[in-house]
Amino acid sequence: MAGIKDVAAEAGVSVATVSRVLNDHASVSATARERVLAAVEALGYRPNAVARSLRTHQTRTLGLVISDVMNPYFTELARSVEEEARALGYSVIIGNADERPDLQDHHVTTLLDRRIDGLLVSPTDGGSPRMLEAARAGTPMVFVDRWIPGVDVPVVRSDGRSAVRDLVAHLYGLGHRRLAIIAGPAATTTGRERVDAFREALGAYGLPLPAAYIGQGDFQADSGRRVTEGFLGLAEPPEVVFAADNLMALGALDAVRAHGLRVPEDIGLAAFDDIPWFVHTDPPVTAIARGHGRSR
Amino acid sequence: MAGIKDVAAEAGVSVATVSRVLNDHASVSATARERVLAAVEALGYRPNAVARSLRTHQTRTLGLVISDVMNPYFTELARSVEEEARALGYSVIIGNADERPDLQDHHVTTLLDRRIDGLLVSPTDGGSPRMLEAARAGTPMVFVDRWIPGVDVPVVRSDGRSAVRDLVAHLYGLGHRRLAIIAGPAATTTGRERVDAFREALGAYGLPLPAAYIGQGDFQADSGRRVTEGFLGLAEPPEVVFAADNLMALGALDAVRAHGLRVPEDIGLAAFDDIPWFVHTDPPVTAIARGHGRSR
DNA sequence: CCTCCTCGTGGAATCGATTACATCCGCTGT
DNA sequence: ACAGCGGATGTAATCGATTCCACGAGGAGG
Repeated sequence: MAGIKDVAAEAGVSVATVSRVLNDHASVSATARERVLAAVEALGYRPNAVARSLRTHQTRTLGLVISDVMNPYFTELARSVEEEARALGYSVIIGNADERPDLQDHHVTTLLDRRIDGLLVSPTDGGSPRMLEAARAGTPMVFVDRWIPGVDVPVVRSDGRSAVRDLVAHLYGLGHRRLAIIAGPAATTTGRERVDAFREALGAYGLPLPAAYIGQGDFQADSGRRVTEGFLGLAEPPEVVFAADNLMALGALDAVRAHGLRVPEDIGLAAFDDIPWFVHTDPPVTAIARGHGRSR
Repeated sequence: MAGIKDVAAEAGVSVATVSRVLNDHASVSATARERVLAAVEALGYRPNAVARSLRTHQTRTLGLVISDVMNPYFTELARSVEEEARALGYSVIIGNADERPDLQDHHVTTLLDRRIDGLLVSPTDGGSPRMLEAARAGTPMVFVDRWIPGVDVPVVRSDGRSAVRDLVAHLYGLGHRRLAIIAGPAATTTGRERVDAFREALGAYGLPLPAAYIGQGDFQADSGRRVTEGFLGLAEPPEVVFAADNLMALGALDAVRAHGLRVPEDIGLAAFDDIPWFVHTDPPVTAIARGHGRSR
């Protein structure tokens, strides 16, 4: 593959000049520029990003480590991130942690080895040493959706609190009093936060949140099913089930249908995270939407 | 950040020795190895992948350009690819073409600039000049799911033909005679291929495939809805609708439900590509499954 | 007419690794 | 005892770009 030297030779100038043309730097004569451009065209030359990165100390690449690619919420997130990054001339390398701390660590490590310019993470657990160290070392870093308490890193997230409050108000207005929640893993901030918000919102109406109405899920569909089965088996099942994420909501839907119950006549179903798929389920699941648009 | 020189200094050896230890090359004395390892540990040294790549001419990175990240089929594909690659010590950079040739081209270009070791593509269109050139230049390359006719690049795909045949046989056995298809874009090979396979399978039973029963979709949910609306508006609507991909099947499902029809009593619905989501739709869509497992 | 600036350009150092080649040292075989 | 060999290690070239610095030419100002 042709290198900058070949271009220089072809154009009859020095490599310095070629580089200057390519980065439209300082002063280059019109004729020189023309000849270089012609040579580039003729040889089909493309600059080697690896060499460039080594010299300039920047890769124009962002790392994004998400907890689960198969979760539409994160897929959508990844798409948005890539879109914005591309507009700014950056690339994004996506790492899928699959909710596994060891995988998360692996990705953070390789991304750091590649000297990415910045790291976006939605932490699966409390934070691996590698990540904490990176944060301390000053690697540009942002947490998305989830975060690690006590670590001084900016967080991008949608505040679920008010949305949850609105939801509970709505349900209360419909006359529902027995509300249950399928919670996320306690290791994640969003897992805990949504339960807290839910309990708080219920409290505002003087409603209790009995332990039996808190099911432990893991953000996967299966756990939603399992927990819902448990709810339905109670002597006094909840009137509404609130799932802390979309995947668990789908699982809940399955369980409800397996019991021959109908939504919303027999039991209510609500979810955090809206995804395009919900409109295809029957009936559509009520959801709290979170946008990924460019904020203004 | 500490470099190999710092490690060498700390360990009291030359950079060459450090490099040898790190790549467990040739002969290094036990003591030297020990001291180097200690120094690495002490400094928290991590080799710079960029510099390494420049020197060795390999990035241990694969590029994967897919047509639509939001399509679960491709998401799943990406996950599998990454998994296998990781096991072999490779990373994967995913590019989302969003069914847009220009985006596809952009990603192929930047991936090539980054000197990836290999490229996996599921082409959106007939193939951009950049890709054809890369193929000709001998870039290790593989097409997945879709391909470009006439280009000498290995293709990985599941042969839909027999699956489609089986499906048609099944439907014929149930007594259905009027079968329609929602096709994919004609620019993609899979788009055309599935229609051909369908027509051929029908032909084996002496069934026709009238033009009115071929709807042009674009692999997106909306087009599935639109096409299905069309089918339902016909004087003699089909008994079964076959969607060439999962997203269009979901659209079709919506349209069917919007008309107050039930599946499969009133109309049959089948789809290429199985995805976990189908089990959550009501009723579950019949689908042709395609695995991504490691082949043995 | 001479000095001084500016503009365009090339030479060479540099980024952080890998690796060919040279060197040195201690053994072994005769 | 000495040639020769092989193991351990260091020196320096190299990968393909960017960029600092020096240098020559030409124009402006005194």
